[in-house]
Formats: sequence, C-alpha cells, structure tokens
Amino acid sequence: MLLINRALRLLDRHYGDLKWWPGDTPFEIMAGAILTQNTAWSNVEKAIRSLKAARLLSLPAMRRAGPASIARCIRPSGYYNQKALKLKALVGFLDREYGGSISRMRAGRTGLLREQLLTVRGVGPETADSMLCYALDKPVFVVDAYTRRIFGRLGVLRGDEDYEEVRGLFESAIKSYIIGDGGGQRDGLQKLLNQYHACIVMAGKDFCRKRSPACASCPLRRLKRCRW
DNA sequence: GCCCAGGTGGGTA
DNA sequence: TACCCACATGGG
Repeated sequence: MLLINRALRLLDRHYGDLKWWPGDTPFEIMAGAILTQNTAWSNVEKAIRSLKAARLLSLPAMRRAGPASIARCIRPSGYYNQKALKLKALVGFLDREYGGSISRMRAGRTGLLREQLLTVRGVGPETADSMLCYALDKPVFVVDAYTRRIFGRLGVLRGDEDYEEVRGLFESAIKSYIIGDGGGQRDGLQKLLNQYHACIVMAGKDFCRKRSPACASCPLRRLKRCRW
C-alpha cells in the first residue's frame, strides 16, 4: 500500500501533469482504447491518422461505414478484422443505449456503465476502464501490462492476481491518500487515478520494457525493492 | 528471423 | 478454474 503510493508519487513528480489520454474527442479515445489492445501505440497512431484521413473517426461516420472499410484504415494496428468488428460493436452499443451520445452516457453511474461496457463484444476490463477513466472522466484505475510489470518488479504484485484484485488494490491505495472534502475529493480522485495510470504507461515505455530497460535514469531506481 | 507491444474471446480438460 | 489458441502489424 505504502510502496504503491511512494512509487506513484515518484512517477508523478518525474512526469508532471500528463493530461491523458492522447485523443481529440471522447469517441476517439474510446476507439483508441480498442485499437491499442495488445499493440504498440505507434501502430495505433497510424491507424488513427488513416481513419481521420478517411473521415471515419466519428460515431456517425463509423455507424455508416462497413467493417471492411474500417479494417482497411486500421490495418497498421494489427488484428484489423477483429478490431473493425469491435469498433462497430461499440458504435452499436452507444446507439442502442445512449442514442449515439457519449455525453448522455457520461451522466450514468460508474458501476452501471462498467457492467454495460463489459457486455460489448471486444471490450474487456482494461478497455472498459480506459474508456471510463479517459473518455468519460470516471474515477477508475486502469490495470495494464505495464502496471503488472512495474509493480511485479517492485515486489508489490506476485503476478497471479486477477484484474479486479489489482484494480481494487490500487484504487484503495490511492484513495487512502486523498484528503479534502465532498465533490472536490471525488474530482481529485478521478484526476489522480487518471494521472497515475498515465505515469505508469510512460514509465513502462521509458524504463520497463522487456528489453533494454533504461534503469539508470528510472525515477523508481531508489526504491529498495526495485529489481530488474 | 525472432520477440515484443497499453487484450479479448472461444475452446478444451 | 486453468490453460491453450487465434487474431496480425510494425519496430528493435
């Protein structure tokens, strides 16, 4: 618990306010959350550029487009046939449940939204939480491969915990550090959960790759239990 | 050429 | 429940 917060604060100080997620609109963020599944972000950027060039990166445009034309654009992100179907499934869900309005969806309760998202084909826990946190501004912590790798190396995680277990651990650790009152507290929590996961991704990319970790300049290097 | 990258869903024992 | 496997491209 303590180690989690110490590590997150070190990363936060190192990176400053990251203002995540990279994306111009909530819909783009949701689409990006699907496109980045098991894929390097540099490849997702190519797919997003291509969708924009084809004017397909909006809910109405994607509603009209067929899976094949979406798949052509997102080819660089890998799994393009699967992901095209997933994007269509997301649009179908938004249309069916929220009349195609993400701002209407934003008014829903976090727990309900999460349950709903998990029923969408191709939306698992990490993708759902990315959407909740970064497209809908809900107070949710996103657990990803970087979280598991970094905190595995810090000895916080064994490696066999399931997604919910890790999420619960981090959310309660971060909550325990929040001080303040009422709405401000809730807003502060959302911002912290957002920022901390962003920091983890940056640190994962910069210092915690499976190959060639840049350990010497890692902000976590001084934590006693950090082992590469 | 081989390994890896911000997962998910389906199948089998 | 606990593993396998398919899905696929681009960079190091």
